[in-house]
Amino acid sequence: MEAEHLHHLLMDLVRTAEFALLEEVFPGRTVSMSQLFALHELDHRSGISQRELAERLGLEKSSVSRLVADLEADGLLTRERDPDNRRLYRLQITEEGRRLHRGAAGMLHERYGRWTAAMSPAERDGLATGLPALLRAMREERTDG
Amino acid sequence: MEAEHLHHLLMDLVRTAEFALLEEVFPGRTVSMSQLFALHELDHRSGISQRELAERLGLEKSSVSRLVADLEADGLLTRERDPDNRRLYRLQITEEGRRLHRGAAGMLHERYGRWTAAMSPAERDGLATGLPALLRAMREERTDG
DNA sequence: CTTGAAAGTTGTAGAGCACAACTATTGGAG
DNA sequence: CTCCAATAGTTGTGCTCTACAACTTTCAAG
Repeated sequence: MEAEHLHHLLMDLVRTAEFALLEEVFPGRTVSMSQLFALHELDHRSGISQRELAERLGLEKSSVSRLVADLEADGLLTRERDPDNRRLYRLQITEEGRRLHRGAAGMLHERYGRWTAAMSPAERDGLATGLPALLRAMREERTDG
Repeated sequence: MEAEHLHHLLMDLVRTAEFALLEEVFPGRTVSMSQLFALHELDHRSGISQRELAERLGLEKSSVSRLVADLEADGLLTRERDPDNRRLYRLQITEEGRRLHRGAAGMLHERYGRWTAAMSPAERDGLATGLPALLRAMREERTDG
C-alpha cells in the first residue's frame, strides 16, 4: 500500500468520520467531540483522574478541567476527591452519562451497520484486520517518540 | 465486524489521525487542518470556485472566504474572477502552495511508511481493501441522505 | 518546617467556525 | 429594456474549543 494512497484515505477519513460522529448523535443535547471522547473513556475506565483523562484525550489539564466541570454540571459524571490523595479527583460516569454515551453509540451503530452492509465480505474482513493494525502502529509511534 | 468494534476504531482513529496529520507537518509554518485540506483539494482540482471548495470541505462559504483570503495572502493560491461569470473566483494553487502540500505529504509519507512497516502483509492488504471500501460507504450515505 | 512537585482552577487570548446581513453579478420574466 | 430573484462572495458578530501562564491546594521528602 503506497503512502500516497494512505494519505488520501486518511485525509478523507478524518473529515468524513468527524462529520459523521457528531451529526445528530443525540437529539436535544449538544455534545462536543471531546465530551463524547471523555464519556467514551469513562464508560470504560471508571475512577481515572483529570490528569489521566487529559493524557488520553490529548488535551491540556486546564481544558479538561472545564470540560469535566461542564459534564458534571450536566449530570453526566461525578467528581470525588481521592481520600488517599486529595489533590486528585476520581471521575465516574453517571447513569445518565452512560445512557447518553450508549445512546450515541447505538445511533452510531446503526450507521456502522449500514456502512458495513454496503461492503463486500472481503472488504469487511480486510477492514477488521487492517484498521486495528494501523491504529496499533500509529499509537506505538506516538508513545515511542 | 461488529459495530462496537468499529465504533472503538473510529473514535480512536479520528483522534490519533488528526493529531498525526498536524504534528510538525511543516516547520516554520502553521497550517490548519482546513488549510491543509484546501491545498490538498486544489492540488488535485485546479480552478474550482470557493463555493465548490466549501462543499468539499464541509464548511460555510464565509469560512472559506476567510480561509482562502489567508492562503492567498500567504502566496499559496491565486484567485481570479471567471471572465464568463464574474461572480465567482477560479482558485489555483501556486507553485509555493504545491510545494508546501507536497512537502507536507512527503513528511506524512515517511510516517505512513513507518506505520505500514509495522504491519504484517496480511494487515496491509486488509487495510488496502477495507479502508477505501469503508470510505466509499460513508460517502455514499452522506450524499444519499 | 520548608521546599518542591503534582493536581487542578482561573484569567486571558487566539483560532476556527456558523449565522445573518450585506454587495455585486447574472439570467430570466414581464 | 427593466426589474427581480438567485448565485458567489464578503463582512460583522459571537460562540466554542483550546493552550498558556499564573495561581491554590495537597502531599511527600529532607
